[in-house]
Amino acid sequence: MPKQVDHRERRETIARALWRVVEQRGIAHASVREVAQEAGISHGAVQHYFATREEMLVFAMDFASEQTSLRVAERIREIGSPPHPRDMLRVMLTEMLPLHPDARATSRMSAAYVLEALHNANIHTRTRDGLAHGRDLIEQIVRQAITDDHISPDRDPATETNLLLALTGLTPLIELDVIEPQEALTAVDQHLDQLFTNRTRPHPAADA
Amino acid sequence: MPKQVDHRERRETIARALWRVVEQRGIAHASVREVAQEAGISHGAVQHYFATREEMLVFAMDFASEQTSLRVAERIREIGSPPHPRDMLRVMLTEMLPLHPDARATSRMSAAYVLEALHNANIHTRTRDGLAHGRDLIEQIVRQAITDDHISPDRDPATETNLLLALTGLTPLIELDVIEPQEALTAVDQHLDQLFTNRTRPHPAADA
DNA sequence: GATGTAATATGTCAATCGTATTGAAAAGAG
DNA sequence: CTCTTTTCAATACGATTGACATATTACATC
Repeated sequence: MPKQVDHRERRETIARALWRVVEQRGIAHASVREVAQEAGISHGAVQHYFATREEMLVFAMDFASEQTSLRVAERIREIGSPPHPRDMLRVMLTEMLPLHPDARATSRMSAAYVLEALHNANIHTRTRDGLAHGRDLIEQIVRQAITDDHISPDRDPATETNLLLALTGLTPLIELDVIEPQEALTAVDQHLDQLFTNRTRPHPAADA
Repeated sequence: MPKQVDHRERRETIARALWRVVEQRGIAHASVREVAQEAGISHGAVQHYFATREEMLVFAMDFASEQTSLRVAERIREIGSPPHPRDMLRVMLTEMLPLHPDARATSRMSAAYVLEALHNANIHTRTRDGLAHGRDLIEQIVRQAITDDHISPDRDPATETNLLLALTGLTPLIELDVIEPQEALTAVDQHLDQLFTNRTRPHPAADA
């Protein structure tokens, strides 16, 4: 057997190079050659690990989702146990918004991928399933929070879940410098305050 | 003088062809040649009206914003006078979301443009200014609604404006068939209900 | 109806793209 | 050492791109 290389590791290295190209120059510049140059290897080497450009993009996106989940899991772990549902949702949202370098890289990757999904059946299915899965996770948290009396039972879990995911709509405002990152956080907290305000207690109060 | 053509009209025809290409095949396929083919003219003709591809894209995007504003103005006019601020905001949001063909075309054009703005200083400035202007309009409505006692004075106008704009974050959920258009409308109405519920009257009540 | 110019079509060019092909290092197995 | 297979660099090829140049068509004006 010849020199053995960790394929997964190489693919992740290339994927991160692709992230950087997408973040700095846009997905239009994410060609096999330019990603290879960013990664410091020949484009023949990239082809060795990804048969086609689409396969490279798909891996880079899956890797981005995975890394985002890991960041969320890590930050929830930091909170300590048991995490309050409000804090879990806040972590999820702040990791999906481009509020720090890692999150911005995966956020831009995600945005480019959603656009791609609109015209590519394969990518559409993958993106849809991933998004639907993330949505289910959030709805589970919302439902449990209602059961645990953190959220008013008058709220519709499905609608509130959709509104929480809608907060990613702050992304363009942040990216285009229309609002400051701090304003985005304020908006997220304001929405969570509203959601976790029980109708029987109109004024924000401690939940725990 | 030879044959005279309405330049503005020709440019709008080309812009609409570009919208269709962007909607059906993505902005990556919005080349001068393909847009020309979609418009049923030669690529030389397109270059007669747009010196560069970027000029074509810029015009198509400005035209999309303009048409969206016109749709909003038309639908507000249909409501009758004076329009309730809640209705005005609802119209704005429903025309920004991809809930019908015209809105979907301009929405996809807008999404592609935002991505482009992240790596093109010229487009960044234009997009930022347009978005900031739209945001100002909404904040004006919110502030007036607070003055007119339609929205609780406890609400922060800037934050509430950001949250309203964030509702465009429903777009990916709609486009990727994660939620139905009806669910998006329900979410918008739910958010508006919350916003227009005066704290002194915890239960939803008629405002007019 | 001759003429000049706007409108439109067609052609060319260098650059870049994705992908296929080829071959040379490299290194464990015999 | 020799063989075999992985790694990866180099190159070729056909297609497409934006931009520019050229050619043709059509019409308003004199």
